[in-house]
Amino acid sequence: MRPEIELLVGYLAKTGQKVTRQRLLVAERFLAAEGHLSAEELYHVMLDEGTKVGLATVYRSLKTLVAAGLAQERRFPDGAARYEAVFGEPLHDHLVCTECGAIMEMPNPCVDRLYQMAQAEHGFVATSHRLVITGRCAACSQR
Amino acid sequence: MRPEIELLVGYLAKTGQKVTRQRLLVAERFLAAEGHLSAEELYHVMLDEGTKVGLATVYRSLKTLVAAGLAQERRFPDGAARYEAVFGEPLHDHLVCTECGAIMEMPNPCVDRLYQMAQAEHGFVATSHRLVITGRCAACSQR
DNA sequence: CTTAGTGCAAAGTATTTGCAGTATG
DNA sequence: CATACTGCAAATACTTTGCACTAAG
Repeated sequence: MRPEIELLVGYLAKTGQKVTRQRLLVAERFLAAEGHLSAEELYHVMLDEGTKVGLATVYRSLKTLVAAGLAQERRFPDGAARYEAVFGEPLHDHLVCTECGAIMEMPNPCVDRLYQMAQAEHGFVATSHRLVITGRCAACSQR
Repeated sequence: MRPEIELLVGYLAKTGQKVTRQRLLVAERFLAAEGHLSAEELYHVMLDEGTKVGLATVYRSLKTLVAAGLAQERRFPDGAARYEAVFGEPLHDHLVCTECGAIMEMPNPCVDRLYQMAQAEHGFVATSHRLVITGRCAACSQR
């Protein structure tokens, strides 16, 4: 079993929530994908694979994963919220191409410094962040 | 007249669009606000002030402002798109409090370095970015 | 006058919620 | 068995679109 699932089960127990088949299925499939999935996309992936779940349950389960600290909600300029696995992932940011919509990842070496600035200048206790850099990817910038 | 309005008029002329009363009104009011306004909020502000515009026109005009390079669309975790004036604004990032929803601004000293990394590592030509740091503001973190 | 822009209301998306039935602790 | 969870459909929030009318060039 994925170690993340154990964390999820622990979180559910701790908060008095139930370990249901659907929550586990959504978590499994979500963690296996490792991409930037929207709720709707994950829902369709699961349907296509023959897993019977309701769309509302996918939404609810993803929110649970966020609450458990296993996923982060991210919003790209195109509208829908996308979710990304957090566990064991190094912090990274996103490059989004305005031409073709491609999404790339890039590590961010400045995070610590920014968190310190937020604390020093605003008394703000940062817990996470999200950085999107928009522009044109290698392929599109050559056209 | 605000210099931004001149830029807008120039952009409209260049692209064969018309300089309408509504576009000017929306632009004026938007630029005067200088905040992180959603379309709906701007619409209500204008109504309250007795300016007669349609909600759809506010949406359309804001998109025009983005196209003209005077505004940027930003998405915070709470759902609605918010717009921010670009002209003359130094680049800055946002601190969003997960407790009370407060939004603060903070300059970012690392931007150049990140843009260079994107170019060097992915051949990505960055044109803008958006960084949101979430956490708890000074007031909320003390409770 | 010709064409683009406006306002309204209807149609789309993305997401949440109410409720009756179902499964977990 | 008591209660939280699910699935569905209806509701909501945000944004876009079709269309007849108005106004800019």
